[in-house]
Amino acid sequence: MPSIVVKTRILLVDDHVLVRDGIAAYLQLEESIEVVGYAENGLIAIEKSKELQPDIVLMDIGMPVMGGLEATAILSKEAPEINVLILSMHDEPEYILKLMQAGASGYVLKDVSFDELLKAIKIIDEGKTYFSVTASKQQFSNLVPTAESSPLTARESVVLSHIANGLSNKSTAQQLNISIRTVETHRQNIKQKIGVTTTAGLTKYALEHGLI
Amino acid sequence: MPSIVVKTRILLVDDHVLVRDGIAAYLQLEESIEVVGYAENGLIAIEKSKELQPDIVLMDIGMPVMGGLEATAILSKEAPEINVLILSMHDEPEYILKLMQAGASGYVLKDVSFDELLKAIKIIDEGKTYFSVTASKQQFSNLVPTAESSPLTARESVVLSHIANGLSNKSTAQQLNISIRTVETHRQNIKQKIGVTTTAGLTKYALEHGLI
DNA sequence: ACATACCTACGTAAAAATACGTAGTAACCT
DNA sequence: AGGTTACTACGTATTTTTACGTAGGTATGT
Repeated sequence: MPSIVVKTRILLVDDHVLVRDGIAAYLQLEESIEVVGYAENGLIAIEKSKELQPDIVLMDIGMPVMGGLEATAILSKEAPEINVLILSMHDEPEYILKLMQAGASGYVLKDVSFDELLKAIKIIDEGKTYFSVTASKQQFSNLVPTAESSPLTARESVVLSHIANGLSNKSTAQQLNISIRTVETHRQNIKQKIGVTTTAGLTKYALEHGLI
Repeated sequence: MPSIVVKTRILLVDDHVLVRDGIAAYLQLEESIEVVGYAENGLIAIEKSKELQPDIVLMDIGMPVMGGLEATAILSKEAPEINVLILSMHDEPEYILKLMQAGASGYVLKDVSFDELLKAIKIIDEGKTYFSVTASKQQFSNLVPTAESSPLTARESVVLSHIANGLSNKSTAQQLNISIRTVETHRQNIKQKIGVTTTAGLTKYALEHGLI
């Protein structure tokens, strides 16, 4: 009985050439894997996917022209037989949730070893899903109940935007006509929900999520 | 006359394992290059550099514990025979200027091809400098006449990046081996120079100016 | 020598924020 | 009715940061 090696065909998508080609160089050392193509943004990833029919699209999130999240949603609709494995530097739980909802089969951080990436590729190729959530497990489970995009309430978002605009709790309280103690409570709740502990973290979050 | 191949010894520094190992895999295909070690932050990069004596440290900027800018400044002082080639996603001109002042021999974006990276490595190994400034040429030349773009000193920029990464004054002091009182003083000076009064303002400034 | 810039560090006092709890009210849903 | 969520607010204790000054040491430039 002849032994047939079926290679997992992978399309590699990342706008950073060094990163993309570096990962490709490594993957091509693996006998069961074939890198069949490259793309530098989500739009080209979609075109190439339809053309090349990879088993797995290994894709970054942040890219010009079209990012990984949008491309994932489109691929999931137009080419559902193709699995999307997201490669990211970020482990924000709400991002992971969005990607799951968009139809991604997996998510690994660029922090992980190649062994873990290979494992993810194998598991996804078997039709399962692989989400690397070790570091985010607590934040992630806090998120699941709310389900809908932002973990913050409307009021919390208002308070956060004030904080991130540099207002003290006192000034925020005055502007919103509430007690400073209420601002402090909101602040605690916000920090807990988004998993940060400092004003710098709050500010970054607000900037990244368009609150200011 | 026998032909002697002298390999360029490279230490690879990046906190993202996939990125680092991917680039290493590619570099090791090149006969004239030997990857002699790895590090995941600036501090370890400094230790390994002294220990392994690479010709070139190929290093990312944004990393935990100690970033590339700070490590570059330290290496430039303590191991000036070692060249630092910065790998980055960002092409902010004031970053490039800071890195030049800190003693970096080169700067390439993760956008560039491996051919260009190899070219940069060769040029730097010959003792020259290589700054990939094609996309930033106009912004960069706008910076040169003013010369003193940032109102902040090198040390202040280091302190600010720690603050904006969410570290307390206490943690910053510990990491930089200075007194917490010194951190407070730097903080006051920074706030005065850039005209903000809050941590949120500091964080925003740092983000906008590529310090983190 | 003198001046300047930078890094380091402190005294004093006060303000601000954090952390960990508690709880009331209103609106909504089952 | 009971449960949940969101908004409001507090007690207590502690930590952290701020503000406004002070000043020494080193390196550099004139």
